[in-house]
Amino acid sequence: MRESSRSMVERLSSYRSVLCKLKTLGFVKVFSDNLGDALGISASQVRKDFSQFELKGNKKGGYQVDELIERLNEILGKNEVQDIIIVGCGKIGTALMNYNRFTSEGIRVVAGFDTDPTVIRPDARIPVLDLSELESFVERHGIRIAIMTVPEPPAPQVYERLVNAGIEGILNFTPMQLRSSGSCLIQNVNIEREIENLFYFINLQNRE
Amino acid sequence: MRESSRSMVERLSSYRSVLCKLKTLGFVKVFSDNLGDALGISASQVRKDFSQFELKGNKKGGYQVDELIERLNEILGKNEVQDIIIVGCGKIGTALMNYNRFTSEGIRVVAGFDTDPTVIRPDARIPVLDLSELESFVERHGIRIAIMTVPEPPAPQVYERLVNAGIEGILNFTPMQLRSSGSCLIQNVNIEREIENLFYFINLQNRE
DNA sequence: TAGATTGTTAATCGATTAACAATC
DNA sequence: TAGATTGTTAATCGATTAACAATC
Repeated sequence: MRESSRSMVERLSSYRSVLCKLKTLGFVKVFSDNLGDALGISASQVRKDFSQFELKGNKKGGYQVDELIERLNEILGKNEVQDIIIVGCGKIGTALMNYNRFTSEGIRVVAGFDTDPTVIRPDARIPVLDLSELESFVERHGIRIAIMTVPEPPAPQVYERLVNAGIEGILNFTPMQLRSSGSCLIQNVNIEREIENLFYFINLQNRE
Repeated sequence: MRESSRSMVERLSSYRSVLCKLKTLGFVKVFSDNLGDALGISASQVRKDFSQFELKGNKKGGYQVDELIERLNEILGKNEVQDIIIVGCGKIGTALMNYNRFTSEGIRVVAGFDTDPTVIRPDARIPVLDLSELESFVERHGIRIAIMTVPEPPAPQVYERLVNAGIEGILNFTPMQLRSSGSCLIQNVNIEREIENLFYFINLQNRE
């Protein structure tokens, strides 16, 4: 297990989800060709990825579906529940608080945080706490990953607090473009930008 | 204006938003070095990108902020309002219906669609219509881009209907991994996968 | 003029693909 | 055995970076 770029890890996730589907269809073994087709990539790429992570197949008989899923679960840490918090309980934050695809993927939202007293609900099933409790909560529960869904103005301070609290990864929905540092990994999600880019490309096509 | 990979276009968007901030700070000109620093990329990259899109600077005096913004607006189509629809008005879909960062970026949600009669509201400011009206609406309003926020089971049919209705770009929030075709460009957004990937990388770091 | 910055070309780097020997 | 598929090495491709001449 050496190198691993972001796009390679994304592919690992994709392999895993395709394999789970194939398993429900009764597949026992699968060939690099099948997986390549399913993901729209070359069979070479699949084999290369697998050898990188020591996912072994059989020269003739392809790969064992069960075995692959098992190993991918290990690699991706899907064998433990992954706890996260959500900072900023506005529209998007609230929608994510009860996102059922988190549950089905073994991701558990353990708390939300906000400064608006009207949304604080410490007794809810997933408690929404005052932001002042952030640091102590993170430490007490050993939280490592946070989703940041606050408005733009408080984003810089909230970011700083998250890093100081020891958060190691942030999924950033704010428009503030963050960059990964040694102590904290960032993944920016910018929905309006995705739309903007789609418009660019379809305009480009129509022009040509 | 030749080549343009997805990551390059993303950078164009980033340049634009940094430049807008610099403008509010009173900047009149800017150097490739400044922009590189702001985006965490090399100055070479900035100049390369700009030359690709014929964004001209002055050998000594850097680039004119106003001029750059103007050109980037053209390139990215920010001079017209960009109309989109949202198909699937569950939690995420509804949150996006009233997303104020769309408005501030010139993106207008013109309608939502759903099959659940209890969420249909044809008279709302942004109407929520029955899915049966999708095709006629898309045609009548010349809609080119849709956000897909339906649950997994109906996703394949909805996708097919969008393509047949003539939609040219989809921002896909469903877990169904779609692939761009000649007639329809896809951008997948998979939040649980982003979280999964963050966990992978922070586990990797801690292991080393 | 001397110094600084662009624009572009060449070099480097990394990721993807092709090819093929090993082998089941 | 013949045919098919893996695992790996070499070739290709594209994107990023370095370098530097042009020039303000």
